[in-house]
Amino acid sequence: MSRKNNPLSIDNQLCFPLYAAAKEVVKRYTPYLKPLGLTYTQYIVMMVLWEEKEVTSAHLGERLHLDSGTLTPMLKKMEQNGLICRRRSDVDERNLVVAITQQGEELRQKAVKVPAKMAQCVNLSAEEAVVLYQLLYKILD
Amino acid sequence: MSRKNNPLSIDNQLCFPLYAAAKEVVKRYTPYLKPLGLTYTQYIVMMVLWEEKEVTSAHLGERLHLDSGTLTPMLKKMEQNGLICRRRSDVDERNLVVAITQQGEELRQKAVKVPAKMAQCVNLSAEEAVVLYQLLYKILD
DNA sequence: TAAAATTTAATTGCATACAATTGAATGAGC
DNA sequence: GCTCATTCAATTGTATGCAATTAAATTTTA
Repeated sequence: MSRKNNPLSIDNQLCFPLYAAAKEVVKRYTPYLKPLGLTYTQYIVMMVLWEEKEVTSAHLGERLHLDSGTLTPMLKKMEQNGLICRRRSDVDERNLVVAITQQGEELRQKAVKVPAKMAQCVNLSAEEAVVLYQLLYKILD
Repeated sequence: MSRKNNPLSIDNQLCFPLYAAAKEVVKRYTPYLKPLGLTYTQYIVMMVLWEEKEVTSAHLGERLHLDSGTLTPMLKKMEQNGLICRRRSDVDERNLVVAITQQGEELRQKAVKVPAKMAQCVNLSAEEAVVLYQLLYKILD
């Protein structure tokens, strides 16, 4: 069976380049994030907090497509590192409120240069990036 | 600062939808792969072996963008599950040769329906899928 | 309002991922 | 042939990820 007509050829699967490219791009973030003491997942948590300052764990999970099994230990670690603080909501004690600390706010100054550096890392034109962005969100919605 | 002009807004980062969409698609594979006793990563290993029958671990790693820290324990598990067998190369004992077993070959019959089912899961036209595919490989190359 | 259903974070168990290191095997250069 | 560098898989340590379960808090419903 030729590769071209083989549905099980890895070269014919959209999923594989998606999986590999995502890992590749996250990996390229590492040299920029490590000096900030952040992993990629912690970085996207911080991006939400730099905008919203205070969110529930459930909101974070929905926004970042992560569940409590991933978030709970990571948020505890980020609290130990002084970036966030965790407390129960007064209104509904089921909810965990995650708030950014002063130290977390200050990290933003160092992080602000990361996106531009990353844009150079990815070998796409601005137009291609827009097309890719829209196609990816079409999958997510 | 408005979200639109904020480079650190998660909505302005190409990386995030890439990261999220990859996880989402892998997750959608699970219902189809679990009955075959495969994880997604094991599935892409099998796809290579269904084509090439016998490869080195280094070749697998290059093809799938995985390193020995990921491959070694996974290949041991797949050997325990009877899908592959592992042996050292006669020519160069540094190399681990991974070969598909009869049981691994037989699994192909069940797996052959997976790609078509997945294509339905992803909400893209055939044309959009081609564009996405090419943009992703542009990142990978 | 008391019981049942729902929502939520936390926990448990399993499976990746990758950086960094190790140690064995091989190859290059002299 | 010997030494040094290189190339491998394996190991170690850290960090996700997610399915499934648990337990507490809240909401719904009879």
